[in-house]
Amino acid sequence: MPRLATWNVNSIKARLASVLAWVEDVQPDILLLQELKCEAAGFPADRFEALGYQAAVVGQKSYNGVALLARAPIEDRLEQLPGDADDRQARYVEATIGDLRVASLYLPNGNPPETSKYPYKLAWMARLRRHAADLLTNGRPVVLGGDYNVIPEPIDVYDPDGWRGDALFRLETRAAYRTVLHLGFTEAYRALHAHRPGDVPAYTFWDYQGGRWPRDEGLRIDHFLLSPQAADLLQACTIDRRPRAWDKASDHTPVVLELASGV
DNA sequence: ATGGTTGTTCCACAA
Repeated sequence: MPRLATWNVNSIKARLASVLAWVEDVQPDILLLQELKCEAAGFPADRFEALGYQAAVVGQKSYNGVALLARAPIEDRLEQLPGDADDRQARYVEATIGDLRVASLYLPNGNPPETSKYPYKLAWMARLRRHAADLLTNGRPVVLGGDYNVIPEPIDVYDPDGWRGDALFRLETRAAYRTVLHLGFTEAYRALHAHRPGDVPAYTFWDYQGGRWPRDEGLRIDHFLLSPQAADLLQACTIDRRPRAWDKASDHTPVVLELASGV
């Protein structure tokens, strides 16, 4: 049963010891990383090779950076999101691993929304929707995981009113996200954890500022989107909160996805 | 209204 995980590590160099320890503990078959904050040549591939993982890395100095790590061969790599050849930001890597087509994505934050950063975010989401539609025709189960920088619904944020104007929670952002779901993609965590009043919130990110982690005031912005064929394999999706409490933690914590077969 | 945190890089910017 393949186990996948996604984690925005906020600098792989600052987080290497934590990530390696977590990988040894959880043993994912496929690991999606975001915010490497290094160029591909600087990615510590040898440390993951020692644990049995191949790597596909799309890097950039200081900002962004995404990777796919897998125990099985990583084939037919796509190293940027189609739709804008001038976009040099390292936010997307996709490949075939076993029977799955898998992408690790780092969707633009978009703040402040009155700047060009927000139109860039919306344009990136439109490109993602178009490409996701293409992926549905390729015959394999598709898994699109990563840091979406989208709070899907009010229950996914500790203070919905306070976040109403934020680029992660604006109505246009959530509408653009839903257009991807409407193609037929299933968001794994939400599918398995229908929210009822009184349920404990399930966040994947807590800001470093303002004591958000100790108060459990977070956001759920790291997601796995599954094509219909992949959703048919869905067994479990969990948020591992433990690494957020570690010393020198990333502000995000990993999401783990279990599929019934495939790799 | 302010200050609050982390990482990378350069004397800010992005999150």
